[in-house]
Amino acid sequence: MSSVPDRRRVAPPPPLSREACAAEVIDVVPKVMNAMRTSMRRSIGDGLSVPQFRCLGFIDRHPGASVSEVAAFLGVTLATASAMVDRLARAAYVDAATSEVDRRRSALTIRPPGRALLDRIRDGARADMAAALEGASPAELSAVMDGLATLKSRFVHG
Amino acid sequence: MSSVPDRRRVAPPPPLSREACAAEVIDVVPKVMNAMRTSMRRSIGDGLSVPQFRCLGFIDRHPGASVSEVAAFLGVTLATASAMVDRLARAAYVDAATSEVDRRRSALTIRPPGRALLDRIRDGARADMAAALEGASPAELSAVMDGLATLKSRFVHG
DNA sequence: TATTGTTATACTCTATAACTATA
DNA sequence: TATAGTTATAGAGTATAACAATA
Repeated sequence: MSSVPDRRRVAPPPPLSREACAAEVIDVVPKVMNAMRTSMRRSIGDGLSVPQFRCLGFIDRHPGASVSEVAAFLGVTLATASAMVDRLARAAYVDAATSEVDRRRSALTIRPPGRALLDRIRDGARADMAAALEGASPAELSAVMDGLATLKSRFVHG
Repeated sequence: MSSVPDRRRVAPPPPLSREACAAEVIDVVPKVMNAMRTSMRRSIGDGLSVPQFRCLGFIDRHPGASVSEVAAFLGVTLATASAMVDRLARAAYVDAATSEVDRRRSALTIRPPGRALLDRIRDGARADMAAALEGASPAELSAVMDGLATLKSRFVHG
């Protein structure tokens, strides 16, 4: 080993490896998740858990969805999604009808109390998250949006 | 042409409100969290849950920490942290001694099997997250780092 | 009295495995 | 046989409330 790189002249290009980026994701994401969970839990009375919130939102955006589709969206097993849908149904937030065309499938739809709660929680959580971003510069907001867009492209579907 | 803005020439400045940014956080963060959880769960055999991983990492970085400090770091109640520490102690990953100077407090330290597991999970999770970033451009990696830095400054401590 | 921590209780989330009903 | 979903079981995460030990 004879060739020592000259560190005085060539500034080492920031490596910014995928590993470093991954470590940052692992560090920061759970903390933001905590803030979201707390917000949704205390939002005006009972609230929803984060998975319930996502589940209800999906059914709202996809009326007639099946339990399998919910499970795929949430990234959980069919059994987990089934239990979650059952809770939401028993709470009268969701209607779980049997599909006409395929009697094995459920046709899930949101019910008025579900939509009302969803709106309430969504607004509350958004407001809380927005409050956490109070005073952020436009550049910082852009940075967050750009970073999230990349993460989304990497972690959604694939 | 005095009062109608010319939309062909002037691109409307992107509003990029805090609310829009908050909505994106709410949309994307749980999905990334799912990927992390799955990774840590299947990482070589048993694995750790995300909270356990964070708990163990904190104790590793703060030898002698108390249960209260763990709870504050995790953002959970004292009861929750107590149960988690108890599980890690029973699994021989953590030593929970009584503080000499204040016998109410615990002095938590990581044990060799805990550190070994921590390293294994950390490397596995990092590798999985890094794999998800496979093919990302330097600009994309920068965007993720910048976005996370802003989120961190907003959601950690405050 | 105030602080640190544990225990009791009750949820939800989550997985795997075994099962039913429908196609 | 294959697919959609449920049920059974088990363990972790989480909170609140009540309690014990120490300062």
